[in-house]
Amino acid sequence: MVVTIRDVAKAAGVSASTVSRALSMPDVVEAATLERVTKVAEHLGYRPNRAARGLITGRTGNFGLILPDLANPFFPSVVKGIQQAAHRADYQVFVVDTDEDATAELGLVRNLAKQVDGIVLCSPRMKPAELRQAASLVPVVLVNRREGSIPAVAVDNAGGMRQIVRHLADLGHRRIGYVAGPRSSWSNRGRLKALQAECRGAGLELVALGNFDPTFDGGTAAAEGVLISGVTAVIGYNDLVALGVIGGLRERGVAVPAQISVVGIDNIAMSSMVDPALTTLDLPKDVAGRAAVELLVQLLAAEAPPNKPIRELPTELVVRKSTAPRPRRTQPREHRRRRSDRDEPGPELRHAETDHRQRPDRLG
Amino acid sequence: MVVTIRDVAKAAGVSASTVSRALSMPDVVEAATLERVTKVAEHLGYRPNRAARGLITGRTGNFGLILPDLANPFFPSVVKGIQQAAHRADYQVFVVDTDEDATAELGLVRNLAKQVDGIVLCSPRMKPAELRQAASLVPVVLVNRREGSIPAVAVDNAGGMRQIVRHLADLGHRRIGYVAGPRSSWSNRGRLKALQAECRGAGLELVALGNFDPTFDGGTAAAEGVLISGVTAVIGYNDLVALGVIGGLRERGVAVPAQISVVGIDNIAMSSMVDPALTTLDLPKDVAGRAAVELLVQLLAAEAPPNKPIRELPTELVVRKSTAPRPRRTQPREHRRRRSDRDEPGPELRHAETDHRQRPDRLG
DNA sequence: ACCGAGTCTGAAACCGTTTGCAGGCCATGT
DNA sequence: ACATGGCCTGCAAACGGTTTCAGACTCGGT
Repeated sequence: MVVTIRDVAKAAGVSASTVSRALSMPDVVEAATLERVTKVAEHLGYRPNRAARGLITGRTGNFGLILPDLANPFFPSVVKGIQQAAHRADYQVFVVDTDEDATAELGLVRNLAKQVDGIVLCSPRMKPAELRQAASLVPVVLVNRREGSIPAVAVDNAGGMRQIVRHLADLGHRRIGYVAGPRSSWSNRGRLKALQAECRGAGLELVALGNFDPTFDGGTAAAEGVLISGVTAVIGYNDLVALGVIGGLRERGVAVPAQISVVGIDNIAMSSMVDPALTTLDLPKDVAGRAAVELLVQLLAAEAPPNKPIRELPTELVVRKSTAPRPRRTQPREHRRRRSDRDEPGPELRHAETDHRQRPDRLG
Repeated sequence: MVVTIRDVAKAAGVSASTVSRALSMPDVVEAATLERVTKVAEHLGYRPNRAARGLITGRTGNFGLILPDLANPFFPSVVKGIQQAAHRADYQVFVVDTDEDATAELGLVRNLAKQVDGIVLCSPRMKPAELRQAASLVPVVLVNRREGSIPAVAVDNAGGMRQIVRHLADLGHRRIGYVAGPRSSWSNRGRLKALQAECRGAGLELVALGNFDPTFDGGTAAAEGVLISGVTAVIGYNDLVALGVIGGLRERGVAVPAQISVVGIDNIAMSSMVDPALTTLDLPKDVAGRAAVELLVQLLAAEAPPNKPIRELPTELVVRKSTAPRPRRTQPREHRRRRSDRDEPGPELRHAETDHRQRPDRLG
């Protein structure tokens, strides 16, 4: 039925060991034998059984990829990057979508651990202790997250937030909002912190709104709060919520960017397709994916772990149509900035009480 | 290091075979032994090595999933459906994104064949002969495609197209366009054919435009042709091109749906987020994914293949804001229907020459 | 002619699991 | 008391590769 190494051996008149060597250590067999064996193997269409090989070598040739939600348009790009690099290194990749269920993720890691040589873990919500436990089970590379010395590829949040704040400051905005994502999300915390720092540095006032689901509907739900807060520009936790904010503002008759500027983070494909096209921070999604598996293969190849198992990727602001100079004319009455705000001391942070929780809404 | 069946056996004071039987054929071992073994196995955290098991049973416990482009928002939903059903049946799934390279797909099937028990194949472009060859290598279920007696789950194109043209006919449209997708796409051919039939039946005139890439940019590129063709409603090959058409029309100052109605196919998440929200044909994407793996496990369980290995899924038109009654007022001069057209006999088909080919544009 | 080193190859053990077969044990029927 | 048969269980052989080890052979140096 299926052709095994022994079939090839028989057909080539050699032993199975020789076939094995010919295929995986070509320089150790005689040239003539090598030629004959490879030819026969080719002709018979022989493909080594990876499971059998894995049994003895202890390597499966598989990677695992765990991510919270494939329907979030951020992820397909990183999956593609991962696949690309994995196939180049002759690995197959198991992908498992956890449906945002962070509590199940450790179990999934455990399940996968035996079947893979390493795992790329995108888990914004898993607890640090679980992360460490996962990493002790099997080689792990974190994406968009850092935890101790676990290898990771993350994005330069500070740099990205700086670009956004500079852009908005250049447009004359003095008081800006941040529609926060899930409280438990590592990226959300990082972005908020970086924004606070940058705004302080640039003399801008930051209003944090939320937390909201990292979805379009989350953004829609945030629109009211954005209006109330009296900001002239708002940053979404990601593109989806930024787009949701735009949608919510539109429903309320507020023009973007004429009255309020909106900027996103991620640069998902959709952002360039909508009207107005979204100004957003481009994260190198596919590069992150590639970098993650490259780290993983390095880890597996080296006996000692690389000295710097953390890669930080640069971001780039792409300016489109959803940001504009701060409106000079007075805004509609009910949205006008209140005088009392103006009198509060210096650049500072306020936190709106809105904590609009809603059940995660699958996007599709 | 890692706990094997022998470790469990030793700890439980039985042989490896007994452990194996206790775990996979519980009714054949004595109750007391069963209890002891399972307890020990649990305590030691034993997990059978699936590769080793697969070596002897011939089953890997893995499925493969081959699809053309994860960045196409149609696919993540079917992937999620597939995963759900696969995990329920205790399968892991390898997913491989072919980057729209139909020529490489057969090779990928060959690669995967040994490592999986079956493959879910989403390949709109693969040639029928290759499809058959793939199916001869390994159990295969086709998604959104049919070929001979290869098991498949597809969508009821005819029914779907009927719903769309009924909707448009009800709105008073008499002459509608279809922005065709890739010529080599099976779905595209099916949709075109179904549309032709339905239009003939309903006394509508159909203008086929294209072919275009199945992307937003493809749709944008089609907008000019849509205008020239003088239709009052247009159907996109999928949501992405429909949205692109809307974008292209907007650039040209044409209002949707006031001047031209647009309908998509797929009902991707984005369609409900844009303005105007897209009227579109909902395809049960996750259901299709689930159905595909259910078919696959049936196929593997049964010694004889099921008598009806083809499932056809119903669609549902979701009416949003991109369709409206045919405008009563005369359209701008250059877009007005020409008199000569009107005199041609009966409902009929015309094919615009536009064949705007462009390199596939990754969406992310 | 002999020895040693070096090169290539084959036999066999091994990876972790399942499974056919046979044997031990007990209860039952004669 | 002995044969019969049904439960359980263990031994050992697979599954398809890789790798250790030792042997065969070649070749150059003495």
